[in-house]
Amino acid sequence: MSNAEIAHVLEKIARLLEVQGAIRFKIQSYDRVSRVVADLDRPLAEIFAAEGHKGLTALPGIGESTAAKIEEMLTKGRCTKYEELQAALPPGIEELLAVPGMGPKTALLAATRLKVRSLDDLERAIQAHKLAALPRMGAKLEEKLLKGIAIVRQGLARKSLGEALPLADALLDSLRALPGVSRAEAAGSLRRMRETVGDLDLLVAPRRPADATAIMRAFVSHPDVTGIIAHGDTKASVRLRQGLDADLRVIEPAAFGAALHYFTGSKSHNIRVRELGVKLGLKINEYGVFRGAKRVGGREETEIFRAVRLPFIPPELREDEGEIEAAAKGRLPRLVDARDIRGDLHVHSTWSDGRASIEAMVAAARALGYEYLAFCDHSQSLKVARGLSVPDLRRKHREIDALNRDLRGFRVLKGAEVDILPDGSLDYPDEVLDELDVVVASVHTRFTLDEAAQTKRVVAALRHPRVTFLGHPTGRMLGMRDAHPINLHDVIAAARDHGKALELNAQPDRLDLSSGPLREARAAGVMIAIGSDAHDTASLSFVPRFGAGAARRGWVGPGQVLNALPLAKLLKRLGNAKPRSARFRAASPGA
DNA sequence: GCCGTTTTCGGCCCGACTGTTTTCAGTCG
Repeated sequence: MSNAEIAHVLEKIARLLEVQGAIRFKIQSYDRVSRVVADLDRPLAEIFAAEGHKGLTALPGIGESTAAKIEEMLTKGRCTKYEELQAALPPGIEELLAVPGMGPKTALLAATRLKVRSLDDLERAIQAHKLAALPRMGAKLEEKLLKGIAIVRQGLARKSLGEALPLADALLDSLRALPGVSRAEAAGSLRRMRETVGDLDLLVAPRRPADATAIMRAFVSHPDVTGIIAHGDTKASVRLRQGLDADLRVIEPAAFGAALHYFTGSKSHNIRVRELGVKLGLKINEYGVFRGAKRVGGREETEIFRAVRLPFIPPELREDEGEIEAAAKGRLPRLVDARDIRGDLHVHSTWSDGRASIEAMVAAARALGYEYLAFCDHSQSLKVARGLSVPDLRRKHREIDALNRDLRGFRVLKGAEVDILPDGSLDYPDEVLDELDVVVASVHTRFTLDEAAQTKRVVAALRHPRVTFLGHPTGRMLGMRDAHPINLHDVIAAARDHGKALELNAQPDRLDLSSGPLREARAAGVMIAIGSDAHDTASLSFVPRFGAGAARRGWVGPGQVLNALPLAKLLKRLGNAKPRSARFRAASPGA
């Protein structure tokens, strides 16, 4: 079983223990271990094969009992404990627990007293008002659960960062425009730049305490709000027209930093920080840092970290994936920042399927403060994207040469996004590739090859001396298309061995690579090219807006980013690969 | 169930909102 599957079973065990009324700490323990497993960058199967039982218990939160369960899952593909729990509880209870608003108590009551076994049963019971007849249940709960059923049926779609970020920015703008608002920030997974976002968490500091009511009222009556889920004194939850929920909290300025930290999460990161606080005799919550009843910090986020004797940890790292330990040792990496980006090595133009001319793209790039832009239009066989024939490619090069003659302080680079053909060879002959400054090798066809074949194909391309980097390495489209099967460990190793970079494609519905492989690449010393893959001028901003954040989640520093190099150093690096192509050609008959 | 430069047993992170209640349980983040 994969890590994700094992994490899923452990999470299910926690939910079922909750129904059983097990002690809170046992449940927390399963929840924690489930998160640990889900976040591992190495397969448990590999750890167990290499280090056995001890390798498992060495992982945080995993003791004897959990290790035994994991071993059973790895070797037999099942978990007796989970099966026993399922057998001991009413059938269908897990389906009920998936409904928002339905917790362990309500689910158990519905399952035992009303014999509800499924979503459909639950819906019927509610419509017959049987649920409201149970103790402590009423009409409002029925209403909430009916909405919850609808949400489960339409799929709990998380929105991509690309949809959520502009929405949050617009809401923040309207909040900041209110006279009673002194500060408004987004928190939550959005601030951590997670690639998908479940809801928006917004925080506001009022100028005066009395302003809170008006701010809340303005928020719940925003034109994008289609429903109010909760509306209290300090918190409101609403459903937005765009299909996302947003929470607003009004926070007194003296606690704003504490609240920002608390609501930014992640949950496991917060737990770790609060635990550190407890050891130092402090209580940390969303209202501040407290020693006894006295608040000793909380206005700024830095005060939270200072209280637990850590340096400031950037939001993108707050996943409890080693950032606390690194911070404690003073080994937090300096992360790449949008300001470090000097250019873009993956953009398209009207020569292939782009919607802007080379000149228009260059103007937009200069406005971003870039020094260079590599035009990587599609290669000849990708007909759907109007891939360039060799003569067209050379005509394009003449346009670039002419442009470069006139440009000062900016360089247009000749590039191509060259298809990796199914056999691993490239879609232009070597003598054409030799004319290019930047070769992005990408898979656009035959996504269905099995993992071994796809990996072999990509590794073959990385071995080619003229390739600069691998484009969108997994091919995933968030919420639309899964990554194609590929062994990224092998790909990263090949990139390392052949001195090639990997792309972090900054299209917000790709963000390909994700943080796990980025960290592995970083550890291997593999350079990352953060490419916008822009097909129009506006999309150039994908790199600073989404790509930099995604790279930061992968602990990537400016020194590992190819397009953070100044032009002269970039050219030197690109040029270094050139002489090797002669040897490659000699060794490649048919090229 | 996990864990330990105070502990191998006794702790384990914290609070808001809602609904159905006359003081609080349940759910969520």
